[in-house]
Amino acid sequence: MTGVSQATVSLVLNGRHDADVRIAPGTRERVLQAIRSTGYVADPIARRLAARHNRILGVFTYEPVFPAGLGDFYHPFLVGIEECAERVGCDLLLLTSAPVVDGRRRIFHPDNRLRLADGCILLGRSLDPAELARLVAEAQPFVSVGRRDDAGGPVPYVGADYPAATAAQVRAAVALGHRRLVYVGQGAGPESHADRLRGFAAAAAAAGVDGRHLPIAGSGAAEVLDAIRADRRTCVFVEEFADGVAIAEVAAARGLRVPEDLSLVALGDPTRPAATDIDVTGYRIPRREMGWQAVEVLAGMLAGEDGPTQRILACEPVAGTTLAAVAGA
Amino acid sequence: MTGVSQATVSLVLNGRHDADVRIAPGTRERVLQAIRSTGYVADPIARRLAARHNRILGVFTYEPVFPAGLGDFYHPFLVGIEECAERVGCDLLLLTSAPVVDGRRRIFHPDNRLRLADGCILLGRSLDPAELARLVAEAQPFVSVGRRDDAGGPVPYVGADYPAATAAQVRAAVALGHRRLVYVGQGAGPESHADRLRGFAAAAAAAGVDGRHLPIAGSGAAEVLDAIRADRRTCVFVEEFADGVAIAEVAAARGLRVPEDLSLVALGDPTRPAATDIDVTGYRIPRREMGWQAVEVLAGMLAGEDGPTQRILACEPVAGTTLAAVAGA
DNA sequence: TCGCTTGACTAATGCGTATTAGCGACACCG
DNA sequence: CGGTGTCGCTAATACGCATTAGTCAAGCGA
Repeated sequence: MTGVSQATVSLVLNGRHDADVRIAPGTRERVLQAIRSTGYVADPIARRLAARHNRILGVFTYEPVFPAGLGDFYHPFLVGIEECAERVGCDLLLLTSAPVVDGRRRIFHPDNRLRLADGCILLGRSLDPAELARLVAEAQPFVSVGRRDDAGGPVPYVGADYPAATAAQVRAAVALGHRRLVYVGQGAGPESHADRLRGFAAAAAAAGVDGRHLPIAGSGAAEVLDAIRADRRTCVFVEEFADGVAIAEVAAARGLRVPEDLSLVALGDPTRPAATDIDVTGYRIPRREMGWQAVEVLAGMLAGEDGPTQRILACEPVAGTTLAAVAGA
Repeated sequence: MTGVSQATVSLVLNGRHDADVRIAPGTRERVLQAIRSTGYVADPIARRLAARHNRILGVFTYEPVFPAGLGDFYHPFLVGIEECAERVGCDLLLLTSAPVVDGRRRIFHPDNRLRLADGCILLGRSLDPAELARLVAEAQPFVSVGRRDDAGGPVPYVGADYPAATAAQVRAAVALGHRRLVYVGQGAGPESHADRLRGFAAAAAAAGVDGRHLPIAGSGAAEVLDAIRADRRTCVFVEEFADGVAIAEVAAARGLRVPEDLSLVALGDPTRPAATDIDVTGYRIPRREMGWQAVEVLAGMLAGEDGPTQRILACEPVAGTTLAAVAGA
């Protein structure tokens, strides 16, 4: 149309004004005019092929991104991720096509599409260590939302400070006279669980009180409550919000008052839907902020900046109404 | 590694078994072995450049996809979209990088990235007709979630049957003795609003009752209630759930009982957060199903199938407790 | 022995862009 | 008037794959 070469169009299109790229103002204007009148836009695909990046960030989750049953646990993460992606001018690619093997999605499979994106955000309670190791080994740019143990190398992440947040709750309970505490939950498996238990145990030890761990694999709330009462525990720290609610309900059914007869602390937000009117004491995971910062870290990595790639964010305490001075105090 | 050409690898990789493409079983196996051991995956970008498609579906919304303030109105759509995308083996590209001009995102702008995807799902109460027209004109494959008026040609969509659902509510009210109805809301602007009003007006006319339209631009719930009462309307149909709740609250404050003194019907789910204990009568928009089917239609279009590209889904009535027989009956 | 066929591949090309070396024209300087 | 820059632009190439025409060798019939 304008009689110039494709190269010139490319230069004009990208607004190149470098010292070694000179376009006569008149020519530039003619090209821009042609672009405007035709509504031409460069093919992003070809662009990516040539430029080696495309301002797309992948989002991989082992579970569906928009969970029907999972409550809305992931939603706040995504809000943060989207906000930051918008800010840094990137689009988000939800890797929904990853095939499900053995009940979970796989990152690596014959038709792996991770590389569609410049980098990738990993979301999920537990990430497969083998896949994580491979990502690290292949030097794929990625950031995990949630702390991860090393996997053949340090894993970039933005995590929540479960140990500190849990420890703070333990100290609060101790300050209220509790001496026999119990941690109800796995305390293992996902890093977030182990972190909670670690914070619990450390704080209990530091305060010189009795902190026991009660794994609850397969047991119902009633049995758990039995064990707690038999052991004369006065304050329960539940790894999982919903378990706490279930215990509180069983307790209520037995005529036990919370927190007068039994204190309850939830170590984080519900990951399973838990309908309740109880204002449970505990802390809030800074999910939105984690999502936001994960994108920030990833964007930094992609920009070639080399700063720290691991961040730990503080959790916000929730006063609630389920922690009170111990009965006998 | 295997001493074969790039072309052969490509053929093996794509599992081509056509009549005019023959690979010796031994060779095929060697290549597959090499692919497996190196973990090689084809670059999706290059693939797209060559093959002209990439199994990516774009999702464009004028508002942020993960709304913080918007309640979770869009969430169910996305659940459906994701589920179907997973099923058809496509990834989802959230077009978050679209720049905001005049308070809303733009589809078309100098760095348009729509074409990154094979096709695109459009989400949002109202889509800019000009942009819609351009999409149609350029023959971009896309499907709108929500019915759209023609824009220089028919617009592919999966919409909700607001006219029928609204009409059914009107008939229910008439059956309960209501003769003076009122439609509170814009009744214009987005197609979904116009559809509701149309269904309302048609059903009222068909039943031979008095159905008035009360636009509420800028007026508060109190003024609206004043107008309704002054006009001796017995049943209010609100376009917007939240408005209905607000009206009910003002009514309660004045000692009016719902539904004894005033019946209330909400024409769809809340698009603005509306905290209430009231079980409002009305209907539910099949949001998840709409999202699902939109992807289904889009996938069909991309596959070259030519079936109908416009679908209307029924809304599910919600009995609720705010519609009762008219007072004087 | 010479086509002819068939099987098994490869060379070459295109996709649409970004990038860079370099070329012709012109001005300026000594 | 030759040499040296500077401007403004283009030719050529790379990016990594899919596709297709075509090549080469082996087998086979006459």
